Amino acid sequence: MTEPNNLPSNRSDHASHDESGHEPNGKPFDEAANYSASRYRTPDGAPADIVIFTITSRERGTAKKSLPLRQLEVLLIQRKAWPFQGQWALPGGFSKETETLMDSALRELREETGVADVHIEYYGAYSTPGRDPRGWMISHAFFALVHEHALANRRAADDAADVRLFPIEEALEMNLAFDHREILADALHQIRVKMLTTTIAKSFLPEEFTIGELYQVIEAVVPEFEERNFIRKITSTRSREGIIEEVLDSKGEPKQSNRHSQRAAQLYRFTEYVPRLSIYS
Amino acid sequence: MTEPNNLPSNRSDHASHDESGHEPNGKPFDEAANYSASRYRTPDGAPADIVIFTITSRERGTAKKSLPLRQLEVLLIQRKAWPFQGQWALPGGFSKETETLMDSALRELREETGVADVHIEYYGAYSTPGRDPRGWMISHAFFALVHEHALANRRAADDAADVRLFPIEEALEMNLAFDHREILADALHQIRVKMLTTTIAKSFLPEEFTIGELYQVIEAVVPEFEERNFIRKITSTRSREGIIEEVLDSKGEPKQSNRHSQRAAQLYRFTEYVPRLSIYS
DNA sequence: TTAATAGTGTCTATAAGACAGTATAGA
DNA sequence: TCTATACTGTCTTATAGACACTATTAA
Repeated sequence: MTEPNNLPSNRSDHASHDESGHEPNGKPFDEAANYSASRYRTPDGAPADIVIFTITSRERGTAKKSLPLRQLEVLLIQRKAWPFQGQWALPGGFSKETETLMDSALRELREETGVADVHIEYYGAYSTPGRDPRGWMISHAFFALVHEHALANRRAADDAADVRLFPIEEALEMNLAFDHREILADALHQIRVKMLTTTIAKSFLPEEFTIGELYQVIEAVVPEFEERNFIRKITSTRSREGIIEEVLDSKGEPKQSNRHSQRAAQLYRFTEYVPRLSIYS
Repeated sequence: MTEPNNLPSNRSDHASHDESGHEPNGKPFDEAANYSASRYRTPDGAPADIVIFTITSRERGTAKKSLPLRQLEVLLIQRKAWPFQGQWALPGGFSKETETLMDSALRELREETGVADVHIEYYGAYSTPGRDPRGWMISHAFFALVHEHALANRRAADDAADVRLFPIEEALEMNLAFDHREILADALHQIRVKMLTTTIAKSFLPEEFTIGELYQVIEAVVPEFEERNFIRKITSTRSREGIIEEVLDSKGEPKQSNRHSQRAAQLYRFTEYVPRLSIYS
């Protein structure tokens, strides 16, 4: 809550967005011509940074079929230019006057991964003075959830040294450019909360998935998650009824998969329903 | 997801925050001197707008003691100057280079209400091109939760016509300046979700409160809230244990209040504990 | 004595939590 | 036949949800 206020170039406290009732000299502006934003110091850009999460699967080399190891990873790029040249950073880019921040985030995501139709969400602004050596930059943070295979194509096409996936714990220990470590930590906190309170798990799963796969995805994002009777809770408690539903085949029979096990498992899909949570009920 | 890209003044797709791996001519910038943000169009300001919520209490004029009527209200200011002169708007102001967005929101809140120590939270950025006639303005939205008495002092001191509280439904039907109607609607959605999933109710309550008061505050924000056995759920279920606790007097006896009723009610206070919610457990 | 709020008793249905047991089928 | 996953049975305790009932006390 510090409030340094000693630079000559700053806009006064009162000549603001809301001049009404505060204009010190009592002289209202009557028309657009009288308004000049350029009298004041203005930002030097509006960057959008994206934390692109994915969950990678690695088959365990056991004799029998088994569940893959799943790991939460984040896409980082290695900077070629000043500032922070050579350091790893979140992908990002400057927003344009003619687009919304979401537009610019989507553009950046497409450039970085080639995908467009993914879960992407705005979650914060970073404005600490001096955070960017290039000037006054308020950065807008997004996170995106992308399927592993969507990134696999792209990684092969890129210069390998410049764009890479890192396990989340590893990324958090790196010396990232700007305040990207903080932005990344906040993104992780966001998806951990949302993984448990919304149905974003579907962004990491195929359309049709088994209960075991769903459980693994939750675990990959929230390591402390443990629910012994998971299958029963998610499939047969009234309060959660309708979050997921059984998939049936063309004959109306329950559709199953044995991709991870000898015994075939029922396939499910998410519905549109998202339950409302409350600490009071 | 439109992406207009035909203005000459725009920064190119690739000369970005993350130039690495994308610089078309392959020529890296080596030092700060080579970098010039002013080559590109930059924002004309970074305003912060604050949705200041309060809950007003009005005594019902019954013969016996009774619960007050509580209503969720929002503070609006009437603009004196272009643009949107004379229209009602959210209080707000331009952020300075030397402060964070939170600093500028707190400064604005203090100017508007005289209070500083309140719950205030960032919840979004508004960037639709053309949303502000003064130029390229990405607005940062905060909401604040303030006690009624904190605003009462201030309202008396202000020019009465310029600053006022409006019931939330009424405010949503007004022709507000800029895109403030959308910003307000989003704020309302935010506090409705947070009222049920966090302990922000405490921002509208005295330190020590009765179950009836808590219930009323929740109702004022979330009209559809109904919980017949509320007292039992909040005081004697294991999973919610520790959200609130009984207040004891100096002798260690339960402390009670009869401010709203003949029969005295037990006083409670919030603890630090906030339960973690999950759709899967 | 009554109105208005605060709280308890009690019943049924549902859910949580623990953990042992059965089911399946490819290697 | 073994192994890894996918379930189901069963028991105890906790919670949800409904609703009738008692408690308190200033007006």
